[in-house]
Amino acid sequence: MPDLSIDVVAKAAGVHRSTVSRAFSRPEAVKSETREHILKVAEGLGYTMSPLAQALRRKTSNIIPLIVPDITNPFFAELAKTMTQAADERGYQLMLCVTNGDPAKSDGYFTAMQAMYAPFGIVAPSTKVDTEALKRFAFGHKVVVIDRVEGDDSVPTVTVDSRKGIMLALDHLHSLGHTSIGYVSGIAGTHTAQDRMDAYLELTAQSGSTPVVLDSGSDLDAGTRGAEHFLEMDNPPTAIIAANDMVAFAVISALGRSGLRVPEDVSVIGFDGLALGARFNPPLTTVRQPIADMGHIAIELAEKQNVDGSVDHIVLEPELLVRGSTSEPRK
Amino acid sequence: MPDLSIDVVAKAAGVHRSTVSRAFSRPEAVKSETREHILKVAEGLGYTMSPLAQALRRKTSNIIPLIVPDITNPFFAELAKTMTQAADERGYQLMLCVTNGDPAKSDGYFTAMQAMYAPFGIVAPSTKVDTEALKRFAFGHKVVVIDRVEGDDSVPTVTVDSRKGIMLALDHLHSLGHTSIGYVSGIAGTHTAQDRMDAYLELTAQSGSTPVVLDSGSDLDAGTRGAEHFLEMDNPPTAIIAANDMVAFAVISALGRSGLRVPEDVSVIGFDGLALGARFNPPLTTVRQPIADMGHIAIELAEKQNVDGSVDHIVLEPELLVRGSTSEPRK
DNA sequence: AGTGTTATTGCAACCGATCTCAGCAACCGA
DNA sequence: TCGGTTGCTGAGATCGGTTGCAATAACACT
Repeated sequence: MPDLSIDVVAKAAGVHRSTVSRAFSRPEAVKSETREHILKVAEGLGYTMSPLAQALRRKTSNIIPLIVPDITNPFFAELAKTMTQAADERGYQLMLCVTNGDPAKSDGYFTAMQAMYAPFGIVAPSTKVDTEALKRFAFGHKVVVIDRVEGDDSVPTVTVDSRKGIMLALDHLHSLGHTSIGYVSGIAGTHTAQDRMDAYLELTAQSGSTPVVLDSGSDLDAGTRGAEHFLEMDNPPTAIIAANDMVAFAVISALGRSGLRVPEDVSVIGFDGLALGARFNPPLTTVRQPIADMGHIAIELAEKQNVDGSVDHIVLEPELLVRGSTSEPRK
Repeated sequence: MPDLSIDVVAKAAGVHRSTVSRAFSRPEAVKSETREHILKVAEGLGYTMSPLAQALRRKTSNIIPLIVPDITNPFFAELAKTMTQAADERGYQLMLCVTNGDPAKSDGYFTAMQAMYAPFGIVAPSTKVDTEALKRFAFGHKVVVIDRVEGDDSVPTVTVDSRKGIMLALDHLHSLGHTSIGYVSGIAGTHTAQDRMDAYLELTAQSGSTPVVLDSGSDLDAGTRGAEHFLEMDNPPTAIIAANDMVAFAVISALGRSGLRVPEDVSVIGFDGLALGARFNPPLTTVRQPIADMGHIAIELAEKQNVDGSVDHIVLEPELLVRGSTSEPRK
């Protein structure tokens, strides 16, 4: 197929390059008949504009990076899924960047995206975000973070209300009759993870019970260790809150290997609301984060910041999702 | 920060644009002292070349698309993960494209990637690949498919030996003492899915038993339906082979909801070897696909085709991963 | 010394768009 | 009828590189 450039379309339509350009990217600046003619000709030739050339000249592209630590983690996968959709609803191309938790790689992606003239980026961190580091990059001021950040209001964020979520979990368990409720912390070392734990500690204390933190690690084995710890206790809690669904899976799996059944022997509740949870054994009761909303909102925030410079911090409401991993305490 | 272009570096180093260009992209064409000097100056300025401008002129970029139907499916997530790594080991930028099974979107990605001058692409399909459709695109001849294709040897492929995998599963189950073994088919409508089923049918018949296909759908609910079907049987099999891990999860979950336990009441074996399986309840016995290898090989095949035009079809060996979801048949 | 390589570097066109500026025609009011 | 707008289109520079070709210098050989 012959190389299709704006010039061949221009020639075919009998107008100048610049008119073709305008016909596409600034329709109101071209007489409507001319424009329609051009569009028809272009259509006939099967022409589309080169995003590269466009980006080069305009110094802004339509590709936006989503930086996640681990796509293998279903939370990020679901986030990526909804964000892809949200992005191309608005004409963006989402570029998924997986750091594997390596900050150096993260930096690399940033510079790459800068070079690609990405208009902004979305970061789902695995650690507490260093806003200073963010700002070393040209579009540091054009990043929205899917987590809370500390001491710096200049970067937009989206989160769910951790405290509210933990409260939902606690209330659910209480209403089932549980009074001793343990906690296993999450995978990521984010503010969000911290907040959930803090909320657990605080709310438990408030209700007059003693908090039982079974594990406070932030790696993939937190669940397994939490379960081990649980098994060693003389007087273990009757229910466990896991800081996120993946950890809940691990907890249930480890418990299961030791012959304990959920929810008959222990109740376990997660936090995330992964679709996967519905197909777990047993189906996981959990606190749902509105992941789809987070994706859309992240993009909206970025766009909003781009136009009026406003920096928002959106906190979404979690929701209880009762499935099969919680029940009344044994006996 | 001042706009960094090749010209400012050139000026700073006291040489011509073209020399700077060569210093970076064709080092042997520049006297080594000159080159070192230029590199030093560039370094000092914090200069990096614009991939956009490069791609535009060279008509080839370093971004390569990986097209998957659903990133939420851990198989594709793991594939994406290893491919990201494989890609940037070789200096490529992986661009993850999620189609949600929509062929139109898939087409869109192709044209976009073409416009970005991607040197080749990788497709992990969710249906039998239509090689004709692939070829409508400029780099249709530069695509490697992670599945078998039919009647067209002109596109490189990577797969694992389905028959061998099913054999592994069957042998494992036989050696445990199972004689009646059911099958629930997979999520995707790929050749691979078909091959697994065919292998099951054939090998079961060969061993003198009657195949029991519990469900042959290719959607997410195959597992659930398979389990229902199982529960309705008068004389159900003592073990179930699931066409992939996700289905196995669903089967076990559905069985569990009806009070059946795995592996005590039924053995279930999956196919994929997802990391997630190790944290399932019970940990899933499965046939492992060497996903990491597949990623690397896919890229190698593409590169190889790019240089010498060769088209290979690699078939990898699966491997049995015995965990906790299989045991001797009850009684 | 004269001539034929070979190694380096500069020149300038080019990739495919965008965008400012200028030109031109039609239209308006006085 | 004439200066002033307004609407539309063409020219040409520009974005940040690459690359074929020409120019120059250095070196080898007869």
